[in-house]
Order: sequence, then C-alpha cells, then structure tokens
Amino acid sequence: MSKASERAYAEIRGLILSGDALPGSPLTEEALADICGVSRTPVREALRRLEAELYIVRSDSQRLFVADWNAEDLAEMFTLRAMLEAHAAARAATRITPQALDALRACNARIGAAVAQAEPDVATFLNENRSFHEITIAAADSPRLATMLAALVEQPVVRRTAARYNRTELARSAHEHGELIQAFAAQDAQWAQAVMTGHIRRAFHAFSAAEPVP
Amino acid sequence: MSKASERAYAEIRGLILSGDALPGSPLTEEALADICGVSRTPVREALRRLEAELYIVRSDSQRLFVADWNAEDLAEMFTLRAMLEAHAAARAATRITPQALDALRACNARIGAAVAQAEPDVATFLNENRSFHEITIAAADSPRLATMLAALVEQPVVRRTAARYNRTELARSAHEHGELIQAFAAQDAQWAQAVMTGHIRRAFHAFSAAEPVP
DNA sequence: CATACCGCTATTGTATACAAAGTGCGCCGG
DNA sequence: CCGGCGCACTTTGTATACAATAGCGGTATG
Repeated sequence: MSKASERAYAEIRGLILSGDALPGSPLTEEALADICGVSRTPVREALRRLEAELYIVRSDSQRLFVADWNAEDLAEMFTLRAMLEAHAAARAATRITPQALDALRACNARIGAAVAQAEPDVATFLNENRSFHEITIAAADSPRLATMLAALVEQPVVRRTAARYNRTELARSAHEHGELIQAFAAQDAQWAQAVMTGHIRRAFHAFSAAEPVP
Repeated sequence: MSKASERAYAEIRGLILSGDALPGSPLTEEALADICGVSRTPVREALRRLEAELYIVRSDSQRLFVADWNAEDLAEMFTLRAMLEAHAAARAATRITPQALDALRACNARIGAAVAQAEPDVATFLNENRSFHEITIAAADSPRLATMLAALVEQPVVRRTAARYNRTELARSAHEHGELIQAFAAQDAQWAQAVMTGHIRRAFHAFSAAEPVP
C-alpha cells in the first residue's frame, strides 16, 4: 500500500484501537479524510481493509461504524490465532533455514536480557517478541497463513497482555520461545505446534485476567 | 460491495479462475476497467480484494500479476480450510438453532435425491452443497471465521472435486453431511469437528487425484 | 395525535483529471 | 560491440467533481 493509503490505515486503526473512536460510533469517509489530511480515495481503501479485518462494520446500507469487540470476539481471535500460528510453527519446523533459526536465537537472547533486569524492559520485550513471531511466520512460507495471521495479531492486545505479565511470566514466555527454537532445531513439527499452542493459550489467559477494557 | 465494484470483482475473478488470464500474466487497471465496462475506481477496489485473497500478487513495485497456485498452495488451502471449517463445525454444534438444523436436513435431502438418480445431478449437488456449508459456517456465528473461509472456499475447486466424484463418492459425501447433522443434533462439538475434518480431507484427496490443471 | 408522504441533506459510489513514479527503450560514449 | 544514461511512455496513486441513494425531518391529513 502506498503512502497516503497507508497513513490513513494506520491513523484510523489507531483511532479505533486507542479508543478515541468508540465502538458503535459512525465513521464518515469525509471526516476521516479531513483527520488524515488526505482525500477520500485513499481513506476508502483503508476502510476496505479495516472492514476485512473486522475493525469496522457496514450497517444495513453501507454506512460504517466502529466494530464492537466483546470478550467472546477476543476469545475467538485468540483461538484462531493459536490454531493458525501453531500450524505455522509446525510448517516452520521443517522449513526453517539455519539463518532464520539463528535470528530467532538472537531475538530470544535479547528478550532474555530485557527480562532479566531488575526492572524488565517491556518495550524491548514487545519489539523482540514481535520479531520472533514474524520470523516464525515467515519461516512457515505460506502467504495465506501470513495474511490471515496479520489480521489476528493486534499489537495493542499483545501489549496489554505483556503489561499484565510479571517478571516470572515474562521469563516463562522467553523460555517457551527457547523450547520452540529447540523444536525447530529438531525439525519436530508436532513439538513446535504444541509449544506454540500453549504459548498463545497462556497469553490468552493472561489477557483475560487483565482488567476489562480501560 | 456495490454494483460496479462487485461486477468488476466477479468479472476479474472469473477471468482468473477460468484460465483466460494465465498465471503470471500482468494485469493493468485500465485494461480491466475496459473489460468490465467501469472506471478504474471500482476496479481498484476489486483488485485490493483479490489481492487479499491471493488471486493476484503485486510485484516489486505495485504492478499486478495473476497469482500462480501450484499443487502445494492448493494443499495448503485445503489444510487451512479443513482446520477452520472443522473449527466452525465445532462451534456450530453448540450454537446451531433448530431452524438451521432443519435447513441442513432439507439441504441434504435434496443432495441425496440429486445423487440417487441414475445420472447424478451434479449441478444440484454443487448448489446444495454450497448452501450446506454456508449454513454451517453461519451457525458457527463468527464473522472472522466466515471472512477467512470465504477466501478459502473456491467454487471452481469444489466443482473440479465434485466432477471427479463418482456416484458412490457423491453418496458418501451426502452420508458425511448426514453424520454432521447427527453431531449437530447431539451438540457434540468434537464429533462435528472430526466429521468435517474428514469431509474436507477426503475432498482434498479426490481433488488431488484429478488430472493436473487442464 | 399518529402516520404517511414528500423533499432536503448527508453520505456513499463512480468517473475523470492530474500527479508521481517506475520501466523500458534508444541513443550516445567508451 | 557493450554498457550506462536519459527521456518518453506506461502504470499506478491521489484529488476532485458529479451522480445516486438512503436517511431524516417537517408537514399535512386522517
């Protein structure tokens, strides 16, 4: 996607995820165009994409509203993500290159360091965690899977999950990554799948334990 | 999606799936606009959607080409479809309404009739089969799942699969639907999931047994 | 007082014009 | 003859103008 479209997408997505645009509230193309400082054309493209990713919904006839994600929707997202990302891990186990494996090791080393500190460096954790999962998904070598997962992995959700983790849990997360690396090194698809499933399911429960939407 | 966009989408998708637009061949917005008899604007929307569904790919910089689905891609599609649609069946098992269940029964009765004939009515089979799966997915009550599956269930692929089925296999397909209905009636999610998995996996192997792309 | 009809307005859909960017071809120089 | 540079053309991206449509409110009538 090109500059203006991308900007509009990021901007509108930000409005929704930050809560500035409340669930159920109407969105008009022109108002968004003004906010983003671009014309309606790129806004429309951004909206199509956001609609496909279920950030927004179309009413009876074509009016747009911010989607309302309830607890059940979020649970379903985690379930789908666990299924698909575990499948990705299984694929990656037999396809990953030595280079990618090294990249994962480096990534997880940085996560370990960030977590080991007296005051864990959550920002680094989040960045490296994202890289870790991105490398894994890339190693699965399935554009379809990558596309689907992209619509399922919401960084604000991940952030809220990590914010809830204490140091022990952050360390456990890093440990799970380590086990995943072992599974990859052994090219054991089942193992990788199981570890990833647990990894995501645990994140789900940590997320659910967090206070409701702020 | 509205009239012109929808038309462009259907038209272009048709070009690709019919083989009129060969894999790897370039597509230009203007040429497609001419073919569809609309302007570039709705064509662009259609292309975005087709890109998201991986019918087309974007080159290094923004030029569009017909995607090239090889055997591995198709296998991955079936695998993902089996996973997701089985999950949908599991959800549907505990959520389906009596009305929807009746609709499935009626649907499958028509499939049974179409298959029982000396010369099976494949057209009816395909229509009712599609309805059957659509009702199931709707009963799962997960817009996300529905969106994802929509990009995975290609009717031309289904058609080729069914064309390969002989009467015994068509009947077996109907029988599997019947078992799914039983699982739904019993509200047994695991059973429903297992039956659906087998149903799709069997379709995959029937499809693979078919001659390579004509 | 309720309801139905009509017309205005707000919003989305489509077309077109223009801007930007990339590609390929031809020309020139080594 | 080969390689690099530059220009023209093709193609995509964005803005804007116009068309169609749906929603809303007012008014008039039963």
